[in-house]
Amino acid sequence: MDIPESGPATIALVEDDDEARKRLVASINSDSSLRLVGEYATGAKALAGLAASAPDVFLVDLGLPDMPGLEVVKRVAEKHPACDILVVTVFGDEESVIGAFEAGARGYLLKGALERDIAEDIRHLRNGGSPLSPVIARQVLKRLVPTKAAPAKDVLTPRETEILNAIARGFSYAETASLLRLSVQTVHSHLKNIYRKLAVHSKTEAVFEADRRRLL
Amino acid sequence: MDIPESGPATIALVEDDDEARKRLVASINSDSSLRLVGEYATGAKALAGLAASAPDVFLVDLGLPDMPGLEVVKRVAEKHPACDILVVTVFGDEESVIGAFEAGARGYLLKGALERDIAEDIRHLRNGGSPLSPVIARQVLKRLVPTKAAPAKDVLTPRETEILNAIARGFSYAETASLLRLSVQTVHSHLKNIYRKLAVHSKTEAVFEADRRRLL
DNA sequence: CTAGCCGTCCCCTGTTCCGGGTACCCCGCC
DNA sequence: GGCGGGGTACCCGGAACAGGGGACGGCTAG
Repeated sequence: MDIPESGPATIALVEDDDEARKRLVASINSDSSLRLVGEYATGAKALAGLAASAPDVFLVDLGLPDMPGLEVVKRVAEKHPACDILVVTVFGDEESVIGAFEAGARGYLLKGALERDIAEDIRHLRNGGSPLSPVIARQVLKRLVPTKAAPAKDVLTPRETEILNAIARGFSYAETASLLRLSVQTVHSHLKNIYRKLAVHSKTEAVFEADRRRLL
Repeated sequence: MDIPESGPATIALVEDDDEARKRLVASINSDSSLRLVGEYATGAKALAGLAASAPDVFLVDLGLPDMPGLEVVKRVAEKHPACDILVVTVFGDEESVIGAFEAGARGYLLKGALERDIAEDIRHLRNGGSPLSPVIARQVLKRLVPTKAAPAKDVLTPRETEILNAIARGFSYAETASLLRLSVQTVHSHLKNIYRKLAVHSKTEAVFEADRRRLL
């Protein structure tokens, strides 16, 4: 039941590369609104160090020698929901990025890009923002709104979408029919077309596929 | 078939507030790598100006007097897919943010936050990044990974999850059974338990519900 | 004006699913 | 040393579904 609220924000970080860690430490120390309370070179040490209490902000590198950085993120996020976790790494692949956010990270910075103001990013984090390197942000957006690179819309007609929506919600053919003022056969007809368009052969698969393509 | 590639990036912008527009224009003009080619105060004028050809980057304010800014974004995005659209606005509500990206925006900056380097953000944009104000980024992330506010795990046992996964992919009882080395009846048994736990009554609904709760 | 897509409706046949039971095994926990 | 939960397996009967036909009017674009 410590009260780390007022005063400088407490920071911990894990980073295996000595050089990189020194740089981070230096930028944190040079800012009076931040106070470094933990500095680790391996995932295991970091987890041990944060077992009891968490800092306000936790910087984590993904390329740790002893365990996947995402694992560290996930464990800390689960244990300390109030701790803002910021990934600082050289990895910009989709798997790392999406994985990090699913694991509970609230920010993601690429190294290279930020030989500057970690302090400012940390402030944003404490203010409820999520500092993202632009390249990372683009990836996240790509995930949010599947670009027309895969022109996966217009596959279903409005009516078909409507039918599939009802079906997805568990309505049977008959229920869907009366819901949309249709005959059961019409629903059946639409479904057949939908199956063809999505290249599937059951309601279940259609629902799964449709929302994988974000058509619902 | 113009070739606006090499040389300074061409910029256009629409912003109804004279003050704000002047500031934007000034920061663009002060950067030699950017060239302002269009400056509009209303959505209609902007659309007219960009009807024939588009700049490399298009800055748009959402609070236009004559039409919704999102409409402008959408139309320009459809007509000129190569144009990077950057929203610059005071609106930070979810509807605006998500709507902007669905309409085709590739970046989103809050005014206030950036009485500084639009030029740098534009460079990021041209390099395939998406400049986002931290507060905006947080909203996007919230959308991407609905927080564990509803900690809806542990509902399904590992085995059940496995079964549901197969089912979601369109496998029938029989297929799922042989896939997981089970008898059809066992699959059926598991499914019945899953239905109970999720409070649903069909495969379709179960799949829909499960991935609404992110159990897949 | 004709072809094509959309939306609507109908038939048939065989397969799959749903919900209700019952049962056994193994393991961990009290 | 019994109790509960997870995992496995089985039976049945009625209901729903899949996929294959064919048909018709409306609208739009070539």
